[in-house]
Amino acid sequence: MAHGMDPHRLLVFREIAHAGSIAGAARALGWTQPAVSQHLRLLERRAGTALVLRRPRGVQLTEAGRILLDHAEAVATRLSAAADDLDALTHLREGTVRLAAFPSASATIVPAAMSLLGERHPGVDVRLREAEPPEAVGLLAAGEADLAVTFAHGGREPQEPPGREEHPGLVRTPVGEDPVLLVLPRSHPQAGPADRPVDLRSLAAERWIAGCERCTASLRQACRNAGFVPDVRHGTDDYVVTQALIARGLGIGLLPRLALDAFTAPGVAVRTVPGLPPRTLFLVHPREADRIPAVRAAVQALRDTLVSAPDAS
Amino acid sequence: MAHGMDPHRLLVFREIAHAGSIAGAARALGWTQPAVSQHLRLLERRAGTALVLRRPRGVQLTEAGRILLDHAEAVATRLSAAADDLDALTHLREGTVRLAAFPSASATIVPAAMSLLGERHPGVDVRLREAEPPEAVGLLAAGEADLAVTFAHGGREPQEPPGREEHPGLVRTPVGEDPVLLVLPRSHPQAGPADRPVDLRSLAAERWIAGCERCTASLRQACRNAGFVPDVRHGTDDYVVTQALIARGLGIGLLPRLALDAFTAPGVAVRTVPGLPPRTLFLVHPREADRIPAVRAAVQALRDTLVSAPDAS
DNA sequence: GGTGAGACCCAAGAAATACTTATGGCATGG
DNA sequence: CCATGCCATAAGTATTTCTTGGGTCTCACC
Repeated sequence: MAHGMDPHRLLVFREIAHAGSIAGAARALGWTQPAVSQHLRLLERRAGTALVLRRPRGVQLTEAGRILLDHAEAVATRLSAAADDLDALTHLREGTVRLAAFPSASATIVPAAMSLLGERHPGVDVRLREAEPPEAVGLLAAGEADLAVTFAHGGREPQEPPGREEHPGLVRTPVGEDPVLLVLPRSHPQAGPADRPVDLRSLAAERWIAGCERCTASLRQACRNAGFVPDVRHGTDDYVVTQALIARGLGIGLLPRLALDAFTAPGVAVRTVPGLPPRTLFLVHPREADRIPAVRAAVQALRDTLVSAPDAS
Repeated sequence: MAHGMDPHRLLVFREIAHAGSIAGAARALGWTQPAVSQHLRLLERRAGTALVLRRPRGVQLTEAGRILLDHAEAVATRLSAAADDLDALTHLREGTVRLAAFPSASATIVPAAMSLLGERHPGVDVRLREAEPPEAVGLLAAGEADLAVTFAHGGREPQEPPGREEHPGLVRTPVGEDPVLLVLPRSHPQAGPADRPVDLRSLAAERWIAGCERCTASLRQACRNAGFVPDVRHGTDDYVVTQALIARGLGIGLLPRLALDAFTAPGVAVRTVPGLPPRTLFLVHPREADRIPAVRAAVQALRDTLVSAPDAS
């Protein structure tokens, strides 16, 4: 009862109606005449009524045929529209990418990449949602984002046994490194010439301002390697807040270059620290998402932006 | 490009979207899982983009998938509507019959049959068009009528060689006979008792009023058989006009019983004439029109009306 | 932490459908 | 009156479609 109508036959019937004859429809389809004739016969048998009257010069639609043709046209229109829509998506005339990125990337490389993508494919729409890496991965897992820009400190997750992904089905590819820099008050005694590296061991007695959970872990690890335990006094994810505290002499801290590219407070000095491992930048997306043209294009734009950026390794 | 989208696959995709998984769609369709999987694979290959993301618990639609689902729903709705419409036509809840009939039938048996059909199938709509037999057949041949009620004088066409139909593709089935009666002025000397037949030979000296071309031919033939040539003074197709002339004594004439059933003028007398051949009533329709349920029902209603009518042979 | 269940894929064979070839009827038109 | 065009049927072939029988991966449950 419900959609027992064979849509393929319906389209063949439409050809018959357009051509005005069975033989004409066969020519239009590149088939032989009996092929079309059989389709019509089966369609009429299922319909329970004649759809056409066989006339000497071709066929003439019955009332049932006229009604069926109406539906056939609607179906053909929809199929055509579906093909057009898919074509627009695959050729990037349309498409939406829901992108999740952490704040310092959202303020630097992401806008640059979005701009690049917009030049290449004006129809593709990127919707950015700011999220720290764990939340971003959660959005991907929940299907609420298509692509995420994340980072991790150290070349590899320290606590994760390799082979066991935190979220299965997601692929994470490194796309660059973001050096971690020392941020001091401008008046700090160690704030010598800008191009002079600072030894971490000389900062064992400082008060520290820590960032997010994983950044703090990275800081503690670096200090352990340098032979001391940092005196962490304040904690904030926000690199503007961090620098405000530092500028007032309330401590010193480590910030990645992306954060400093986004914003550097006038009252702070930035120095390199030899041996301090950079954080790695990743693109994360569901395993099959690179089969989505818009996502693939967004990935490419992000990679191209990172390659041309000075901080890419 | 245009409707390269396989509608069958589109419906399978719709099942996947509804079930939320490929295996679920397979269960809903009564298929195995790989069957559905292959449909999806081919659909995605043609689309050029992923339509779903394979997740552990099933699949999730991509943007392209959501758009395609929208079209799939529209197609499914149309197919269902098409099936419903055809079902209504085959079960005579709907339908239209364009009926052509000559005037005296249109005034008698046709309204009765339409009434009967209306009782049996209230949804079926009959559109009557009054037409003399030759015109009615022309309407059928032109596809402007579905069914015609016609008549012919004599058991067979006198001038037609048998086997050569006047309009190929039309079938003509006799459904009854309509006696031809003598109509006289009430004051006419031959207007004796109503049940007394009148011999045609006694009317050789009368003035005659003839009807249509074929009716006139029939009159001349009958008179020839009776041994005289009628003195035809007036001619009209209209049985009301004919009777008005007769009532005023301007002549006498022959009229079929259906015409007199429709209307008998007060000033005329009606008598039987032995040996006068009746006219035959026919139903005519395109050869395959009996495969149209509404036409078949209309034919049946007309036959049933004629069987129950007193003048049916 | 194995282990079973559920969801997916691939490859190859079986079943069903779709199309072609071959032939004949019927109506039209030079 | 024969040639042409349109349609139907029947049987054979070919292609599509579905199943069978492998395998991987993740999750949930002992």
